[in-house]
Parts: sequence; C-alpha cells; structure tokens
Amino acid sequence: MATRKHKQPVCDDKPVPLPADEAAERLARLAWGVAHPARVRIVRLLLQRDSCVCGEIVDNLPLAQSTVSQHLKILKEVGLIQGEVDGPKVCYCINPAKLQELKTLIARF
Amino acid sequence: MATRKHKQPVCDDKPVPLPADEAAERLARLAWGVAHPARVRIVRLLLQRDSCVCGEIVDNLPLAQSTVSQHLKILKEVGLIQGEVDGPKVCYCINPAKLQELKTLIARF
DNA sequence: ATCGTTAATCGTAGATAAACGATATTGGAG
DNA sequence: CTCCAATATCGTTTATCTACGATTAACGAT
Repeated sequence: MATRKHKQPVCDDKPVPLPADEAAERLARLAWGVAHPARVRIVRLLLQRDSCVCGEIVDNLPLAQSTVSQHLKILKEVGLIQGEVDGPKVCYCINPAKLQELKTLIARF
Repeated sequence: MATRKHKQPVCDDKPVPLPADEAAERLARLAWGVAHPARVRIVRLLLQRDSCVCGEIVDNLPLAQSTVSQHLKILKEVGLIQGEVDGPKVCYCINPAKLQELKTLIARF
C-alpha cells in the first residue's frame, strides 16, 4: 500500500492527498484494533471491571491462552490497553486516551 | 474462532456468553470495514461529495482500479456503502444507517 | 454490429492474521 | 533452591488480506 506509484496526476490540480492519508492511517489502525470479536470483548471486559488480570480474560473467552495473549498484544500495540506486571500476574486496563481518540475519530466521520 | 471448544464451563453458571458475543461480532465487522486506510479514505470521500462515481474514487487513491474495486466490495459487504448502477458507471454512496450504527456502537464503548 | 469506456471479476503472489500446542520466562511459596 | 502458577513467546498450520495485471461484462454511442 505505502508505495504510491499508481494513478493520481502526481502534483497537478489538487494540493496533495497525503495529509488526509496520515489521519486515515491512524483511524484505520485504531479501528483495526477492535476489528475482531475477541478484541471487542476484551475491551468491553476491561471497561466493566476497570482492570483485569490476564487469566480472567482468558476465562471469559472461548480461546486458548496463547491466542488471547496475542490479542492482548495487538491491543497493546495499537495503544488501546496497557498491561502492568503485578507479581506473577499481569493486570490489564484500558488506555482512556486512546479509546477516546478512537471514539472521536469515528464520531467525526 | 467460531469453533468454541476451549475454556468456559460450557453451560453452568452463566446464562450463556453468546448474546454479548453477537454484539461483539457486529461491531468487529463494522470496525473491520474501516480498518484499512484506503477504506477510511473512501468513506471520507463519499461523505464529502455525497455520491461518487467509482472512477473518481480510483483517481483519488494511489491504488490500481481492481484493488479499489475490492475495497469497495468489502465496504459494500459490511453495509457501509451501496452502489447504484448508472449506465456504464457505478455511483457509490454512504449508507447512513450503517455508518450511524458504527458510530453508536463505538460511542457506547 | 462494433467500439470505447467503465467497473467487476479472475488468477496469482506475497504478506499478515488467527489459532493452537509446546516451550520458555517470571515471580512468589514452600 | 525448587516447584507451581501465570504469561509470554515460539513454531507451525491454515486462512484471509492486499495488491496487481489481465480478462470479462455491461452499457452508450457511433
């Protein structure tokens, strides 16, 4: 996608379509974070209980522990959640700022 | 994902975790529709011009016509846009109801 | 009837995602 | 120090996405 080698008069009438592109990528990335039922449920769960040990999340999803761990990783990478090590456990919680950003960007659609 | 053969007491204390799951899938599917920069831009474009011939969309994206056509197909499948044949051209427009649904579901997060 | 334009579909290649089991890693208990 | 429980990571398999060019289908106009 990022190569941009086709179409577009390159630099004629329009100012340039790139500024909108960066915004599009941020929104796409955030949307992507919740573009899977398991991840939607994880976010919901974290919002309800406000914080949640990984094991609880696993128990609430019909997925293997390793799979859940991967989804958590994705959500972390996107920035929607953050995990804090608490002894042998890891406590996850929502990153309100990022969630708000997602809400705002979608709302402004 | 859909096989559900791990974890969860299957059918004990909880009424059943499926109602929430269905909602999660609807949201995930809608989010998925805009989980790609090109599709975000298409939606934006359609909102600006309120209707748009396919060719214009192609001209506004750094992608081949066939690729754009695929993204349009995805957006159509998700229900966010609809296309109407107009002679040899196809005029796309937003499906306001679906977009609203997406907004609402995200806002209620 | 044929041609040119527009858009969808086909076929393919490469990248990424999703899921799992198995294996490491970490930290607290004994 | 050793063991156990909780997570993360690895390796693999299968499926889906993304992108492209080429082809097909649909329509208007000549």
